[in-house]
Amino acid sequence: MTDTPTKDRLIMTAARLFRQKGYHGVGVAEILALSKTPKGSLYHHFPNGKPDLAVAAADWASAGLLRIIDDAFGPATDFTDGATTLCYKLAKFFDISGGWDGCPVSSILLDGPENDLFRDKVAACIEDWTARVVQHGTRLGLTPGQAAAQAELLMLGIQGAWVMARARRSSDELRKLPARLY
Amino acid sequence: MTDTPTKDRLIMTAARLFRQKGYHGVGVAEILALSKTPKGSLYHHFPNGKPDLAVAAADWASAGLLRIIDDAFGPATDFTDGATTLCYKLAKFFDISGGWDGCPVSSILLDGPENDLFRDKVAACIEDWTARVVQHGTRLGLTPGQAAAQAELLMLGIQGAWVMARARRSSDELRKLPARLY
DNA sequence: GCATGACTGGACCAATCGGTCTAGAGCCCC
DNA sequence: GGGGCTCTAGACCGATTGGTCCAGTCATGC
Repeated sequence: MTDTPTKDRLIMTAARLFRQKGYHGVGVAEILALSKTPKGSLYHHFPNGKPDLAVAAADWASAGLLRIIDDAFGPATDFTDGATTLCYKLAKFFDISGGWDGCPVSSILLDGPENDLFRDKVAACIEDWTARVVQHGTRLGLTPGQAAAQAELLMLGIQGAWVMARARRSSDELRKLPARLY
Repeated sequence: MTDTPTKDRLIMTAARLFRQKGYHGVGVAEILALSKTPKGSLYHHFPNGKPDLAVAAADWASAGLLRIIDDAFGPATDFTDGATTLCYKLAKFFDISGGWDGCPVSSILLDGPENDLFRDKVAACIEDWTARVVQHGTRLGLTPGQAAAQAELLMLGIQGAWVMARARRSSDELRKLPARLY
């Protein structure tokens, strides 16, 4: 991480901290200290400061989640198989990030300022994920209607299970999701 | 509200604001201004200040949710009927609180300080709700095993739908939940 | 070698944060 | 009517907040 470009280092550190404590729970100073970055660099790369950085962090995290979706559904034999793998991968992701951190996007953006930019972005990210799952669904033989319904249910279930996992501090909530849904 | 006792006024105002912007997103000054309460009163009723008030607000909100659960399942003819009514009631609750605010407990406590008291309390509240739903389930003819599974699924679904409702800024996410689950 | 850009380093700022403290208002009981 | 309590009212505090600003560093082009 020490040789990571400054901008990326800021984004990754910010994403981690925001997921742990929410947008308002993290001070700029803390991000700077943890990423060993001086203040000047932050406001060079993100002229609008904290909000800019938060959006960038959410974007980066959202892209990561899209990759996880692809990894889970890529080798899947049917939709349920892919969905199950996805839940297990997310459970592992939850564990390695400390067994507490929230869903990147909802943690960063739902807790953010009362700003339309933030609120629109949450919706956009969720739409991206859903669309990707729909895509995999149709590829795996579902009709467009079935795929849409299944994708909605899965995204909803994951968000719910993620909240439960935080509350109970156990990634098993995510692992148990497929059994509950299917 | 003007004739409400000071302590209750503080709790209700705090609950509303915390649901909107999360624990760290709300300053003590804002709660005081909106509830027209001087600082001294806050630290008289809640010697530990903001954290104390947040826990009291979460408790109060949690009790309110228990009442909503009872209202929904009380006159229900079977479990699915009760669950559907509950979702509709929550959708209305979501709308009248401005179409943005989160689930009281997860908004207040999941975003709170990295404090075991806060984290344990989220879990306790969710356990309370689940237990109450289980109780209604068995009363409506489900076996204990069925009731537990159905209650878990319903709580998970509600949390998920609530996140989706915030992201899409539409209470319909909550209303559509029963159709998705059953 | 020198000029020009991107980037770093950190001093500095006003505003806000949560919290403390004390003076006194209002009420009840003796 | 006075002693003692709960509660209100708000001035005040040090710490931290996000943000600005500029001098200095460095690599790259000429």
